[in-house]
Amino acid sequence: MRYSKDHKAETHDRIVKNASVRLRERGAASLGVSELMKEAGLTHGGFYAHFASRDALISEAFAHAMQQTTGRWRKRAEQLPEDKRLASIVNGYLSAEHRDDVGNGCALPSLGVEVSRASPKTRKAFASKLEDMIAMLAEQSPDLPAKTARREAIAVIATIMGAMILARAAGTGEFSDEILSAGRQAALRGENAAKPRTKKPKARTEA
Amino acid sequence: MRYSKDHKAETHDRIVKNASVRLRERGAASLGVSELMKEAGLTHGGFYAHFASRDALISEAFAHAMQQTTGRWRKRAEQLPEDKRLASIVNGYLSAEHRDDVGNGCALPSLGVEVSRASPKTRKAFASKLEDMIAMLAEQSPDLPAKTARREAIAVIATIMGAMILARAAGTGEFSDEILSAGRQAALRGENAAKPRTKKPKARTEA
DNA sequence: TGTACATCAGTGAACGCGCGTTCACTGATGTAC
DNA sequence: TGTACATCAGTGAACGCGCGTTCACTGATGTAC
Repeated sequence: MRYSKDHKAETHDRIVKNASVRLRERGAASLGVSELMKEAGLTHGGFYAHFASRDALISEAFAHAMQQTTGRWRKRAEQLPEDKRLASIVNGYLSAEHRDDVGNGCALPSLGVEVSRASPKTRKAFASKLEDMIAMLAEQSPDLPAKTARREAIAVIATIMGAMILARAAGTGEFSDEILSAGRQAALRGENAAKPRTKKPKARTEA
Repeated sequence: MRYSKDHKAETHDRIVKNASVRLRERGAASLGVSELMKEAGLTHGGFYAHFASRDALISEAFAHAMQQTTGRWRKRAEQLPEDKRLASIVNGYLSAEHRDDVGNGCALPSLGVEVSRASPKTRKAFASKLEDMIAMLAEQSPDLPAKTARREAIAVIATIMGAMILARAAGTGEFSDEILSAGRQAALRGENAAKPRTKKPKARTEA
């Protein structure tokens, strides 16, 4: 078979995107070449027309997951009025929907630990994306001194990511919901303390 | 060779303890039977005199890591005067020493994600130990209503665990230290807000 | 326009390697007499 | 107390299986003429 000129790139993309979902769902160690090719509707032998090795695919899939994550944060921040951004990010992040959709969710809770066990090169790539996220969040607090806003942003990310990991480990029951709720409240406490008074926020879950 | 009556139990323990360190360092997928036996000074064939399978060892090693973790939290809490416990736990947790000693450190940041991918049985065991930790921390805020103290405890655990994961992924440089510092401050903010005023706490790292 | 050839994404059998697991065996020590 | 036997933690070769990787091949389509 021979296909249109974009065909190969499309197949490549399809494999990478699917791998990045599986990567978040189950971790790098459990990704098999045969399985991933089958999921892309191909046989395992063709894999090496697209990637130099299994590790090369995993690198690409990892990069894709990180990029998708930062892209979504950015999009979400841009779509909302300034004073609601942080609350929207936190509430959307610590929602049951996000908890139950590991494969398409933020890469931090699913891949953060794996990064700490990975090569310095992967760690560098991760640190750079994490810096992007911190900067994005810090921008949502323009009335705070830059250093304070940055520290605040780091704390919010640590809290929502940590709460997400605990909530997922706890399953999908009451305990898990309780963790999400406690995380939302804690992550938004900094904002409420620093910002000028508005109505008490009582937001719950959302998409 | 035949040994004294405790010998088998001692060997069993040695294998489990070492496996629980390796488990935290590198995750379950990378634990090999041969390697673990070699590290215990034995050959791989003897493994099945101690464990029914590789999975059985991993279960034991996981349980050991969780138990060691809750044991240490308890010990640390008991050794200190009431009003310094939370600060001591947080500062000790988010220290460079703890960051750099994954194998002997808290099981939450190293194994939490793995738990979310594990069997319901493992998740139950994890949830139960997590409840212990929450209860332990909540006890450190006796002047708060029980429900509030519990919510606060969950938030603190999520924050310090999340910060530890990010700090480890970021390596051991300035950025990593900054994450630890931001985490310490955020985790102790709740306490400072809720408790009666004392001197400003300025604690940094410790063992 | 029609024909011959080149291309190359994808196929599927095969390979080698490492890993979990099994098993016949060892030999130092506890126990029975 | 001394001797014969039973025990069983540990040894190391061997097994089967799955996985990443290789490779000769296919065949539909693009290109040259």
